[in-house]
Amino acid sequence: MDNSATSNDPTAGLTYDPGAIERKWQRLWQERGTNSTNLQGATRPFYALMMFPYPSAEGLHVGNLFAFTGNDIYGRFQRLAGHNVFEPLGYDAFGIHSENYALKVGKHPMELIPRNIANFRRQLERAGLMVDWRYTLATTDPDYYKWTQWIFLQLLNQGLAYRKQAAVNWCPNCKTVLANEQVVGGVCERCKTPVEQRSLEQWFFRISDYAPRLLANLDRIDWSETTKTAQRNWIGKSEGAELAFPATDAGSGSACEIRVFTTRADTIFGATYLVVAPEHPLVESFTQSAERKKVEAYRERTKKQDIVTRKTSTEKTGVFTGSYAINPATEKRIPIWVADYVLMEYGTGAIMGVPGHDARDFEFATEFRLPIVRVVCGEREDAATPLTAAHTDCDLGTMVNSGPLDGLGVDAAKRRIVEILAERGAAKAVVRYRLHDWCISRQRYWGPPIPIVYCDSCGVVQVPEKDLPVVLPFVEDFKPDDSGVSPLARHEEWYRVPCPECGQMARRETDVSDTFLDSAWYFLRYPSVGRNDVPFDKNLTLKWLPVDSYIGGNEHAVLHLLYSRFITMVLHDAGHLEFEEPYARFRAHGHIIRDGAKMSKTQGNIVNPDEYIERWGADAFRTYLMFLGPYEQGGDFRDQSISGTRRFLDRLFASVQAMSSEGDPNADVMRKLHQTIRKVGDDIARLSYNTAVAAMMEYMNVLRKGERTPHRDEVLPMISLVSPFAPHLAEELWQQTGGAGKNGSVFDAGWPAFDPALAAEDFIELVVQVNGRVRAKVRVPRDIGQDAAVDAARADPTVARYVSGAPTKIVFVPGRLLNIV
RNA sequence: GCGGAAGUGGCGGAAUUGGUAGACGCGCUGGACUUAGGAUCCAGUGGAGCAAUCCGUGGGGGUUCGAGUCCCCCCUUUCGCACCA
Repeated sequence: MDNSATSNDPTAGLTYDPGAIERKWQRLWQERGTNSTNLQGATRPFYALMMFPYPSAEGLHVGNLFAFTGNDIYGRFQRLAGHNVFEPLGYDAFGIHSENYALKVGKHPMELIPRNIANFRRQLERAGLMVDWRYTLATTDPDYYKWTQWIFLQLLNQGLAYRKQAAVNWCPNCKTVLANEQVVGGVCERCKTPVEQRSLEQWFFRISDYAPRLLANLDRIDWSETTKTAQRNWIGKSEGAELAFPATDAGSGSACEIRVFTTRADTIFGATYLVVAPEHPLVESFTQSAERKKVEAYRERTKKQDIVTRKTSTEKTGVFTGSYAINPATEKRIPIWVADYVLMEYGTGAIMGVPGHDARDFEFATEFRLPIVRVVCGEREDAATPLTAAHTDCDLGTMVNSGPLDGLGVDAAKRRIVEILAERGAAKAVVRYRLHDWCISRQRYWGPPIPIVYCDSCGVVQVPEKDLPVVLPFVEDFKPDDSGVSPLARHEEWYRVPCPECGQMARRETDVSDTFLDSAWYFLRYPSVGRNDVPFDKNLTLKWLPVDSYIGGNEHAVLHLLYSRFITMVLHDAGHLEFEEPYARFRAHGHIIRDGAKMSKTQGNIVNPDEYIERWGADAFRTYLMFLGPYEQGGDFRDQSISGTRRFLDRLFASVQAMSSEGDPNADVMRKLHQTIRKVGDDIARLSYNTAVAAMMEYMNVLRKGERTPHRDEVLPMISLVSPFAPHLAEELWQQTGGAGKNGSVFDAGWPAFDPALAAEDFIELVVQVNGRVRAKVRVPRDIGQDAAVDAARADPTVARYVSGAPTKIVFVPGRLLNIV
């Protein structure tokens, strides 16, 4: 027990006891159902969603609380503005985090997860969130993942799920396949082990089919620009052309062609060689027998080379196949090389080498002494200007050494060459996307089993909807091994089942699905939690979705947000949803650092919300989190600074205790009050919480100025203004002051009315500049005209000193500023 | 390398459209109350100067009556992506 509270605690002697008030209101909210939303009866529904947390064993992180508080403030504000706000919260409890942690501590995830969830729930309730806990969910609940499996079947039925033997990323430490997204810089995102390649049979979703729509829709949704940019880059549209280079098969001698993809078709006259990826299926056909050994050795080497070296090394390696192709533009013979700087996964797995105008090709050509030709000139260059590096800038480029293209600009040349070659069937304009299909198979235990059965007679058979969920069995040995299959594959008693179609003994799919599939549809589930006959109720979905406001971390800017958009589109196309974009508005919150450094366990600077709430109260802590920096940028958490927000709440508390209803409110104070009502509302609406708090503090300073007793009318609206930030204290003060009867909540009382007439200033401080420098401020009527303003300014002694004779120019900004030149 | 964001007092940060730079808070200084205060309250607080005034938003140019804000060049930090043709 910490007994320093009486002697050392700087909060000792402050005027209100947050512990008692917060416990009281958390109890009353529960008893009165204050935070319960009437989903059926709502007339002005507003869905305020935050990304659900992964319930870690360490408990709630202050970063979670920062994020959730921001959403809560927005939700509470919308409620005060008259909406029926639904603010649900659940848990993203499946996945590799939980499983790895369970392995580490030697406990079973089925035992750990409920415990972690209970701890999260306790912490979240202490934070005073307006969450309707009747509609919580956990992705690990069979009632939930039943429908995750159902979604898999929807994709399968629409031909959007398929199996493919594919080279996948394999983490030798986690002993599992990783999605491309989980490979960061060639190493496993989680354990930093270099990733290897393995070939396994996997389930994929055809998200790449949706690339054009996923991209196009971004233009019409209200999301943070940064997030949209990240998605655009990830989808990676590039418009270019596919060009065919005639060649000869080295073995049979028959004619064939190599197709390359390029975004710079204009530079084809500068293509002095071709390169194909080592994995390219045509490599063998082009390799002359004299070169066969060398080429094979090179292919073997790159296959073995781990992905890190291959992706990070900029050194150019490669071998000549001994064969030549014909450049369709120059009709010259150019050599065909094999090199690992060309990737099989992108484009056609083959490129034309244009060393004059591509940095990588320049390096390669320099290394292997291949000819370098200039075909584009900048402003002060001509066809003969030597190239010391690749000239890649094409903005002001003019074509040279390019036959029919000479003199054209780069863009015109791109179109023209495709037209010319297309006549011979050697070119077509194409659009490529970087986005590749989504591999959802995981050779792991802690996830929803993929609802598929493999039957010797019937093949791949889906588990009928009536048999869902395929329940994840409790198994003791859930540790993955390097067999390339899930731990479930060790449990014959589970995977041996009769085929749903023919009844013969068959085998279940033993892989589970990706956690991102769990989180790709959870927002659809919340309003329908408790319904076991449908994934989501038609009418409730119509009423509540799409999500009105979604808030979350930008680390999910690409994957989660893209996957949930995709799943929503698929369900829309299948007729299950009316809309195709899940989140009408999305804003990314920032992240919190501490004392200028990243919070981490090893540094021991992690903020445990429990301790801070204990010491300062949830209200002061919430307010501080929102005050420490711009919500969308995050900020720096400093222990010392919390006292400021606590003092602010104490002063409000004290003012309410001291206020009087005698006499009239002060007009200046009331003017400031109405300005504050407007500013706080505007600021909350644009998530500028730090300035909203600052505005309230400023008002409190005005209110308390001088030795006067504040008037009731000056104080009461502050209770509502502060309520989204400090909900417990607001309720307490609301009750104390008799707001809306005995059982009313401040959150049902509406946002204080803003009166523009009361907020308007009659007089303003006009800034007077002379030659652009501020020389004086004069107090003048708000709507003063230019001539009167000049007179007033010249009456000022300082201004008079600087202005001699007639001004050459007067700049007058009404209501703000006067500049005499 | 490419793409995004950002550089403002001792510190966290304000300045919504080119119009008083430093709101608000922390810290610090002085004072009041006090047996005491790391509580509370009051006052002050960008730098230089007795002052008038001058200098100040990473650095250097520019546009403008006026630039933290717009344009050009450079430096630094940070976060994504990374041989994507």
